[in-house]
Amino acid sequence: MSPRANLTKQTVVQTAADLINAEGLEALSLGRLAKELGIRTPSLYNHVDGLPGLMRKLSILNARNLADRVSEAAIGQSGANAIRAIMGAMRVYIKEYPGLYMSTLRASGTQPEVDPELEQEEARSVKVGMAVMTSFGLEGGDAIHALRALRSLVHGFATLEISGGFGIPLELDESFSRLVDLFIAGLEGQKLNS
Amino acid sequence: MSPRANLTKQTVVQTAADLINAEGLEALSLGRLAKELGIRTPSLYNHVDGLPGLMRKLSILNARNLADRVSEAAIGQSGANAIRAIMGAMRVYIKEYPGLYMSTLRASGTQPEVDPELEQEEARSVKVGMAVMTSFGLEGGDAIHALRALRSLVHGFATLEISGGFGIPLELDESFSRLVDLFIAGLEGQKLNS
DNA sequence: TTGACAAAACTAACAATATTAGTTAAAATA
DNA sequence: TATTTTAACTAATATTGTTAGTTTTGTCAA
Repeated sequence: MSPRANLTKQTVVQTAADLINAEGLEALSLGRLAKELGIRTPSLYNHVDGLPGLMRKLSILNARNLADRVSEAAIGQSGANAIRAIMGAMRVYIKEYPGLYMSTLRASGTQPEVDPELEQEEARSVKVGMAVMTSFGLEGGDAIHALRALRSLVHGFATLEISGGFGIPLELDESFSRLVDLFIAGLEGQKLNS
Repeated sequence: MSPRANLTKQTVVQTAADLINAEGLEALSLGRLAKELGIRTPSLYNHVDGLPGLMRKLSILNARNLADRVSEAAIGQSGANAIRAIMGAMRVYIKEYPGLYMSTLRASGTQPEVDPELEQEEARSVKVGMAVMTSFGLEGGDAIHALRALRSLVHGFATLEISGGFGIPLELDESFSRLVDLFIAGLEGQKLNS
């Protein structure tokens, strides 16, 4: 009666990602997603383990995309240039896929939620970050603290940016550029003191 | 038949805030909230304009609480000490009210959503922040960019912290302390160059 | 004190959503 | 070709947000 849609799990997750990027997280429902795919809602359960399973897959997709971007940005760069490159790449990615990125920010209180695949993708980004810090001249604890700072900074700026958290969106590029410079200058100073 | 519960809008919103702080945003539903208050679900509409209205009120409550904390922290402080104080206060607040704080972070794509009461409360925090920057020796554009950096930094660090974004939660206080120091050192350097 | 009125509770009903169970058709494979 | 697995379907249900209309409760003026 109804021909196969020939869907793959990847198609389902990617379509969901496109949907929330275009219309925000609250626009995502199984009914809407099914309509988008041309199937009925319950058929989605053949591809994805319900809404929680879909969210999990979206988190993994986000982590993988982000790791790809960060890795790409770091190629052929070292030191301050590498730091600038990955910070810029992270911001661009978040602004490009705001819905997907924000959807991974689960509310609080929930347990660690140790998904091995997610952790693996996240580890890729961390690995690149640590390598960049090493090329900059930081190691061990210093590198870890510096990497946490880098992440906080870009994550904070970009999420405020896409959620309209800054009152007037004036000169945001300038603000970000200064923030990056300030961060790198701070790291340079730290290098001297050790 | 049933005695009045003598609820005020404030009680309703505060109870919702307590609920999401304790059990996370996804634990909040009108049914659950009504049960918590001892009334039936539709009765909530006498106090709050549905779920969207409740979320709006929660955002305002969050902005007010945050402004209170920031203002308090800045009292009697100036310069680097003031900056340290408000950054610490912001982090403490976010960790203390994680659900409420995160609930204000709407997904992306949505329009500015200009709520005058919300803007007013947010303006209080900005005012304190600008005053602190002035006491530090920054004015005009420099102060604005610096304040955006401060916000990004604390917001980013604290939200990653409460959502388990940092892999191992080891030495997070140390990480934050270093971040603050790095930021202030960076601002000092900027002051010299102007 | 009483009677009108507004506020705040209620019941009933509905639409949308996620989900489960059981069924059928299509594709892959033996 | 026969069988098995995969992926769609229909039907049904619990939960949630919401609206409409009703009743009760408290307040305030006559």
